[in-house]
Amino acid sequence: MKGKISSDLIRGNTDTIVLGILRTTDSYGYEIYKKIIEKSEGEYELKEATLYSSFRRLEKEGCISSYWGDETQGGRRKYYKITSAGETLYERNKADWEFTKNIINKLL
Amino acid sequence: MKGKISSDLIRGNTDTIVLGILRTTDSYGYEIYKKIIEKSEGEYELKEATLYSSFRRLEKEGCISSYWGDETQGGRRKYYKITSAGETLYERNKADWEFTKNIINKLL
DNA sequence: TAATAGTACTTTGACAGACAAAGTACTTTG
DNA sequence: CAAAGTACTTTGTCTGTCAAAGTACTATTA
Repeated sequence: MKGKISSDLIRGNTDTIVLGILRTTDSYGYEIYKKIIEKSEGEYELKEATLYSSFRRLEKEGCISSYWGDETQGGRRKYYKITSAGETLYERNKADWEFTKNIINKLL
Repeated sequence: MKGKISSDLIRGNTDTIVLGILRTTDSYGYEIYKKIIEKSEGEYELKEATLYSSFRRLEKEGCISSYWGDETQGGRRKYYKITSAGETLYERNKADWEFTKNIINKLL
């Protein structure tokens, strides 16, 4: 994490990043947390508090749903699953990002 | 302004956009406001309140300086001028943006 | 076996940037 | 003369991010 990733530059992409991971497979908080570090090749760490507030937001909006895993031993895990509304939001957010990225490039 | 530019996606770029304009020539609030709309081809409007808080921030940090124009007639104009600290900040911010952009692309 | 590190989830409170809304004051145009 | 445009500024609100703290269990290792 030598990087210079400011929260302000990545802001607004959090939900989309989370949805992007859940699009592949159901997953739980800590795993998603790790996966983001891995996918960014160690350059970006989405803080747990931020991640959980993203979960709350997305669930309230009906973009993800959750269920407890059936771990017989080991710590309990809360799994999240993307809904069809979540898929739609992902597509729209990604398109918005591409659009905005181009505008910013024009402006800098 | 049909666009889908969310404030959260552009957040963190405001100061850099302003500095980018001042890098070419000294300018004043309302002109910069117009120029941003123009440069984005009508797709993005940086609100005046946001622009002025950017000015305040940048001036406090020594990245821009200001002086009143000598308009003999017409409304008074406060001109802003980029400093060498501002040039440096611009370069760094732009590099940070390029870097972050790549990470986000990996994550979406 | 006791301590430590790791897994896993959650809440609280603070901060900063963006902006809506409102206001002041002057000028140009219809 | 009214309305629209130019130009600057303040106040208060909202939202996303995150630091810090806490709970609880498991695996490692000294």
